[in-house]
Amino acid sequence: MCVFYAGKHDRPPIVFAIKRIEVTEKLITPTVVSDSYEVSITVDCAVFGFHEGVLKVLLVKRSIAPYKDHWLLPGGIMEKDQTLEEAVNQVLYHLTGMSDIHQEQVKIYSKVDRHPAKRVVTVCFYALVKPENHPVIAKNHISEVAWFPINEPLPSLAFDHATLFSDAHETLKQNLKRRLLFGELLADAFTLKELQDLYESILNEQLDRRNFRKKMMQLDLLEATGEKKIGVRGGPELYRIKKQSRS
Amino acid sequence: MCVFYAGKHDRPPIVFAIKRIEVTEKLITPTVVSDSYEVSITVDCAVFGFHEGVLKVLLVKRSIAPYKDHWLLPGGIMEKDQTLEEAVNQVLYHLTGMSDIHQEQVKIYSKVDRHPAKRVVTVCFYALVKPENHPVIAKNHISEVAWFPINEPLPSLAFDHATLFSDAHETLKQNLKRRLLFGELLADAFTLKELQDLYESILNEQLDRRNFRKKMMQLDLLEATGEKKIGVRGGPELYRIKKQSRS
DNA sequence: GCAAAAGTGTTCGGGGTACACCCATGG
DNA sequence: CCATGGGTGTACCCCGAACACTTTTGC
Repeated sequence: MCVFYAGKHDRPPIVFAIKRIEVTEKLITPTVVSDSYEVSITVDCAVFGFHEGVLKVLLVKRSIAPYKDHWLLPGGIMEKDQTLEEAVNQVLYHLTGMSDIHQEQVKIYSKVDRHPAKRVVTVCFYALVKPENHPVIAKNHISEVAWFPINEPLPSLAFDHATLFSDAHETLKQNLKRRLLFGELLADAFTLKELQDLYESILNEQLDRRNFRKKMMQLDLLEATGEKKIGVRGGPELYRIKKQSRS
Repeated sequence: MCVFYAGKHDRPPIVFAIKRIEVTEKLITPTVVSDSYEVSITVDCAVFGFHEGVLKVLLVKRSIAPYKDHWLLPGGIMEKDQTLEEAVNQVLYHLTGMSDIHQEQVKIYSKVDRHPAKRVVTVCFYALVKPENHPVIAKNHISEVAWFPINEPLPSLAFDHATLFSDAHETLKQNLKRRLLFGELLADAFTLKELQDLYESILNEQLDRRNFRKKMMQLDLLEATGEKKIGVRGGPELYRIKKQSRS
């Protein structure tokens, strides 16, 4: 039997009946004692970029065992005095030379045998980079860096990174449908066509041009720059994201 | 300058131009070395229960400093050879005596100064328990356990648990709207009214009875048991969740 | 028998989808 | 001048919201 506490919290809760079950020493309370178990935490990041109308993901190739010469998502270890977000920023900075990149948590992976050598818990993020930022190659343990179109088969990825990538892409799709605008993948000024191509790449489906324009306009997050994109037929208007709408 | 890789992956990626930026030793590649930084990971869990038509959350009161006599979400430390989900299961088992409780990841919190004594990274979950399961009190570092209605002000919570709770509730709401059925908070057989009360508690808004019934029926996840709930006027039909629909 | 709750159908509006023509620009 | 792409409006359909009366049962 137990008594439920139904009143306001300024009255003390009603006494709670006790049903006896063995309780181990270390559980229930998040009291942290000095000898508590510790693990390394890594961050892995699916970096999406948009180039030539195609959504791509940035992969790196390992030059050491295990999984030598396998592709995988770039990642790094969370350091002392650093949050996970700061760790991701550091990884992104060293890959792209850019800071202030939009990033989102995807999920955390804690299977005991994820890494063959040592227990590692990994937090997956995704990040969106603008195409004008040029990625650089990293020097240690990485032999290559390349962009891969996501709507074509990717190479097989090391560890469980295929799952991580798939989850990251799914999270990106869901966030896009919940009406987050993703100007972060485009230059500051862009045409509606470019934005639509981006949406189609992320969602991997075709959208109607007029309906897309209508929807974007009634979201009221874009404003015309007054300039037109030159060098392209039809003379499309360039838009930018309204300042107060930036995420 | 960089070359984008546009082809199929059975051809090797095009050579990647290098832009030189200083790269620290430990980043980019998730290679784990033996001296890499390690940290304790805790799981905290917002345990939701549904009782007398009201959605409640299970809180525990700390009996030790810091935050002595403050309420907080139950939690525990992830142990060696244990996943985060197993750690949550262990916490839930010791709180409620039940296993196989539905749980979902909410978010991970890694601010460096979250815990005043020691760096701790925490993963927040939520769990849904059936009302017929009786929670028990835990013995060490906990003086009380009680259910609190979530649509009334909660006591102030220790650490950053107010944020954790708020995020967990928001995630639960979102998951409910994405059409997950939450029979886990109800007995095996329940009336539509009870299910609607549950929805209203979670979403904290009133729903139209007829529209709710219509929506549930066309989701085609429920089946009538053929029995009626006795002791209540109107003689409502009892429903159960179809077997193949269980999450 | 009467109060309380269960059960049932229709209407309306908004948003999403499908669809065709004219206009502007580059080559 | 012509080919390519940009820009616009309308009809239909589905889903969700609003809404009232009859039937069943407990007391």
